[in-house]
Parts: sequence; C-alpha cells; structure tokens
Amino acid sequence: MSPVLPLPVTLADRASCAATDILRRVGEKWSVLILALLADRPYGFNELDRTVHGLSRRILTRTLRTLESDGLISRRPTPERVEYALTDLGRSLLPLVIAIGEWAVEHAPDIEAARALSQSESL
Amino acid sequence: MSPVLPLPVTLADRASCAATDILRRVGEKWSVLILALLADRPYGFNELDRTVHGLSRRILTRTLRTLESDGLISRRPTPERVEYALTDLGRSLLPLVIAIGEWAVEHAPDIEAARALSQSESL
DNA sequence: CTGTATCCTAGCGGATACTG
DNA sequence: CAGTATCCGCTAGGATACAG
Repeated sequence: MSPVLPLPVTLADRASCAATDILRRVGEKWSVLILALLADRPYGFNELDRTVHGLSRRILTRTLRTLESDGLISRRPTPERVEYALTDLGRSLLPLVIAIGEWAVEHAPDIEAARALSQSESL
Repeated sequence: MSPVLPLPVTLADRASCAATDILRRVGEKWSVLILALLADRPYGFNELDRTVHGLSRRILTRTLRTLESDGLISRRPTPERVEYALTDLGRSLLPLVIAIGEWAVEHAPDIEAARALSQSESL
C-alpha cells in the first residue's frame, strides 16, 4: 500500500526517512556527548580533548567537522584557541536528543530484560 | 558494545550516553522505516520484503532480529506467516523518533545550506 | 594548541544463491 | 513463506606518529 523509500507519502514516511538521516549523523559515537558539553558553554579543541576521555584527536576532529558541516556547531578561531560552540540549529535539536536519552534511561530495565531474554533463547 | 565513557555525572551526561546507545540502534538504515510501518498494523515477513523497496532479505532479517532483541518489536509465527508487530516499548519510543524526523523536515533548508557552505569552502 | 598522515580492525549494508 | 550461507566493499572508530 504505502510506496516507500523513493516516494515517501505520509508524514510518518517522510519524517522517518529524514529521521534516519539525522539519527545516523547524531548517532556517531561522540556526537551527542559533544553537543551536550557545548550546550553549557563553548569549548576549545584541547579542552574537549582533555574533557572527553577515550576520544582520540583524530576522531574528535572528524566529529567536529561533521557537526560543523551539518550546521549544528560553529568553529571560531581566536588568537589563543579555536572555539567550538553550539549553533541555534544545534540548540534546537538537542532537546529532542536528550528526550531520547531520558527515554532510554527510563526504559533501561525493559531493554535489558528484552536483551537478556533473546540472549538466553539463542543458547 | 563499548563500555561507555567516563562516569556520567549530570542528567544531561547520563541521558546523552544512553541516547547514543539508542540512536545507534534505531539509526540503523531501515529501523525507523520498519518501526513506522509497524505503527499502523502488524506485517508479515514477505509483506515487509515487498513493501520496502531496496531492502534485501538478509538485511531485513538482521534488522528485525535487532529490533526484536531490543524489545521494540515482537515476532509471532502463525500457520500462514510470521507476524511482526510493535511492542508497547517500541510504541513508546516512536513519537520521539518521529519528532526528530519532523525536526529534520522542518530544518532541512538550514541543514542543506550549512552543507552547501562547507562544501564550497573545501574547494 | 590544533590538527594531519598512516595504518589497522570490526561491523554495517548489500548482491547473489541456496534451503526447509 | 521465511529465512541462511557466502562473499565483498565501504566507512566508523582507533592507535600512533608527525607537523604547523
């Protein structure tokens, strides 16, 4: 009935395709964390490097570039450092992402249970 | 998956870690679309295969397995077919994902502009 | 301080063919 | 009808070293 990917018809279809696009970008391993940090205040490059443990400089650079090219964060070089900050666009997206995070925290037991169940079934 | 980050402290931190976890699963290429379809009614395997063009059987199977093991959809074999349906958990998540999709549709021009800009800058 | 350059691994996404 | 089995390319993620 509903013709899918090429021609999304319903709002849910169109929204779901657009959603996947964003989810895949924001779903990159460190994107959300960086967005959450920048929500408080701007950060310098090395500041981010020091703050986020386990994140290599290479990946940090790439993640920042991606977020910047999507217009979610801004990059402003100053004499002392390069400052990254949330844009208005990024700031408007953040609540939605945080909402998913809160959903995940709230339903963690259900998800855990489901995974444990499917785990035990596969044995 | 990875044993996540360093001790998340604030609610935003905790939510952002949990968010990444979910985003990465739901961000799989066909997950949202399948969830959106099942939001209407249950579907059989081949019905999904026929409805979603461009999706191979192998990927469909894997996607369904993942969604099922996360408790977002249910799998019920009947004499005629195997029926996949949204669970309550999945149904509770869907609005949040759709919200992101709507955000994406609404801000598509901004994102486009940002990408075009960064594209032209790199030349 | 702010990155690049190289090299490597694991996993997603897909094409194609086969199975009970 | 509902999947598996094989094989393959691409890219995210990371370790390490070097550079302006």
